[in-house]
Amino acid sequence: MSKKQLIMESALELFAKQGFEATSVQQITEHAGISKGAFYLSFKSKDELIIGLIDHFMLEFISDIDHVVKNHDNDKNLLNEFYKTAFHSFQKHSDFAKIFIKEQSQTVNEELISKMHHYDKLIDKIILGMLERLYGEEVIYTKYDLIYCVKGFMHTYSQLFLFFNVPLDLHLLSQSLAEKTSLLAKYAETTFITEELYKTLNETLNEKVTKAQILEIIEQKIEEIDEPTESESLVLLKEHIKEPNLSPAIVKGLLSNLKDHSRCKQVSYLLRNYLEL
Amino acid sequence: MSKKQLIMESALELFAKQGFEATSVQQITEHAGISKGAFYLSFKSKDELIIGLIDHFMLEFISDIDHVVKNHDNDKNLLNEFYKTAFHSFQKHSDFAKIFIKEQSQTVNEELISKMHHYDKLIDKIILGMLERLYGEEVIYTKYDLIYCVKGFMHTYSQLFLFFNVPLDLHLLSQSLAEKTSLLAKYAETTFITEELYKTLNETLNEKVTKAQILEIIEQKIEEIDEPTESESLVLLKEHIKEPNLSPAIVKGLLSNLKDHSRCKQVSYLLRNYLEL
DNA sequence: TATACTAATGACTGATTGGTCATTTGTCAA
DNA sequence: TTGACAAATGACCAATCAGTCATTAGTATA
Repeated sequence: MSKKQLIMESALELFAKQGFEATSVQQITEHAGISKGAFYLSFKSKDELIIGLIDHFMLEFISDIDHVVKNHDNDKNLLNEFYKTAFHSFQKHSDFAKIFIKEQSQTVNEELISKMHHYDKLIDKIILGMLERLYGEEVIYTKYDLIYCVKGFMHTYSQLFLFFNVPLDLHLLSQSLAEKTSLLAKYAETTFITEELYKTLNETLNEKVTKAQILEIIEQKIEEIDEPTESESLVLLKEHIKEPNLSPAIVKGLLSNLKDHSRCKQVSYLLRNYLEL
Repeated sequence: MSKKQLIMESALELFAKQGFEATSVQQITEHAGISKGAFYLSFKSKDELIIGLIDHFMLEFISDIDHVVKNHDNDKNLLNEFYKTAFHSFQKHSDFAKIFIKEQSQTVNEELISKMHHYDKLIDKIILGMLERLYGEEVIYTKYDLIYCVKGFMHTYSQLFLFFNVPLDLHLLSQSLAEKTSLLAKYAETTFITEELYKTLNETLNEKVTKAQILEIIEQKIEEIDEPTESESLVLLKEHIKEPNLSPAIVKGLLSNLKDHSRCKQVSYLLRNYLEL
C-alpha cells in the first residue's frame, strides 16, 4: 500500500469518528504510524487530504450507481437495484459515508463546497436519468421533485446503519423504497420543484473536469494499480488525453478493460464522461 | 437584552456560518462587543453555550409542531399545516436550523449527542401521533416507516431554503409534501421499519440496556422461537449473561447462530451491544 | 567501501485555542 | 466623598494547531 493510501485510510477512520475539524494531523500520523513530516510528503495540506478522500469515494459511488442505471436491463427491478447499490456502497464505505454526511454543509473550505455541489449534481443527473427511463412522459412535470424525494429517502434511511450499529436487511429496505418511489412517480401531482426552479437552483455550478485534473487522477491510479492490463490501458489512455492518437474503437476497448476492475471503474466513468462517449 | 441573550445571538450567527468547532470564543465575544471574561460569566464553557442554544430552539420548534397536531381540528388540512409550521419555524430560525443540521451527527460531545437523540425522539412521537390520528388502523404496520419518510422529506426540502438563498412558496411546498405523505400512508405496503425494529433502535439509543431488561427480552424470544439451534443458543447465552461461563469464541459462535434468523437478529444485535462485542 | 540520492524524521515555529484571574471600572448607599 | 460590592476586562496560561526544515536513515550504484 502506498503511503498516500495508508494516510487516507487512517484519516478516514478518524474523520468518521471525530469530524474533520476536530481531527489533527498529529492524530492521523500517529494512527498511521508515520511521522508528521511524512504526511506533508504525500499531501500539501490537511485540506488537500479531505478533498482527495471526497474525490476518491464519490467517484466510486457515482460510477457504481451510474453503472447500475445505464446497464441494468430489467426496468422492473431498476429502482430496487439502484437503492441496493447505493446502500451497499454506503455500508461498504461507511466511514466515508459518515464523513460525507457530516461535512456536507458544515465546511468552510470553498473548494470543498463546490466539490460537494458538483457531486450532488452528478447524483441528481443519474437519478433523473433513471426516472426518465422508467416513467418517461409520466413524470415530465414531477421528475425534478422526485429527485429530492429519492435523496430524502437515501439520507434518512442511511442514518440507520451509519450511526446506529444495527444489522439491517438492505434487500428489504431497497424494496420498500422502490415501492415508495414508484408510488410517488405514478400518483404524485402537486410538484414543488419545477424544472424552472431546479434550473435556477443549479445554475450556480457548471464546471467540467479539466484536462489537468483528469491526468492527475490517471497518474495516481497508475501508481496504485499493479495488474498489467489495467495499468497499460491507463498509460495509453493518458497519452491519448494529452494528445489524441488512438482510434475510437481502441479507446472504447481500453475503457472496457477498466470498467470491470473494482478500483478502476470510477476512473473509467470519468474518462467516458470527459471523452463524451 | 440580557448578556446571555446577546451572546447566544452572536454565537448563533457565527455557528451557522462556520460551524461550532470552527468558531472560537474570541470570535463570539468580538462579534458581541464584549470581553472574553464576560462570556464566562454567562456560560461555564463553550459546550454549555451550544447546549443552551439547542435546548432553546428545539423546545420552541417541538412545542410549535405539537401545538398544531394537538389542536388543529380539520384533519383534512393537518398534514399541510404540520409541514407549513415546521418549515415556517425553520425559516424563522434559519441560523439555528443550519446549526441543527450541521451538528446533528457531527459532534463529539456526549451530552449533546444524547440531547439530539432526545429531541429527535420527541419529534418522532409527534409525527407518530399525527399519523395515528389521520390514518388509524390503516397505517398500523407502516406508521414507523412513515415517520422516517416524513423526516426525510423535511430534511431534503429544508436544505433548499437554508443553503440556497432562494425565496420559496412554503404553502406550495407543504401542500406537495402533504400529498406525498398521504399517498405513502394510503398505498405503501412494503414496510422496512417495523414496530420491533423501531423499538430496538430507540432502546439502544437510550442509556444502556440493563441486565434485567436483556434477560427478559431473551426469555421472551425463547418462548417465541421453535427452531432448536436458535432456541438452544438463546438459552446458553441467557445463562452466560446471568453468570459468564462461556469462552469468547463460543459466545461469538452462538451469536452468529442468531444473526441470520429473521426474528432473532434484533436480539442478537442487543446482545452484541450489551456484551460490547 | 565510498558516493549520491531519496525517504523519513521530529524538534521547532508562530498562531490560535478554551479557559482563568488579578485588576479595573461602574454603581450603589452611607 | 468614601467604602463596598458586582460587573467587566484583557493579559495570561498551558495545550494544541497546521505546517517547516535541518538532520538522519536507508538504499542503490559505482
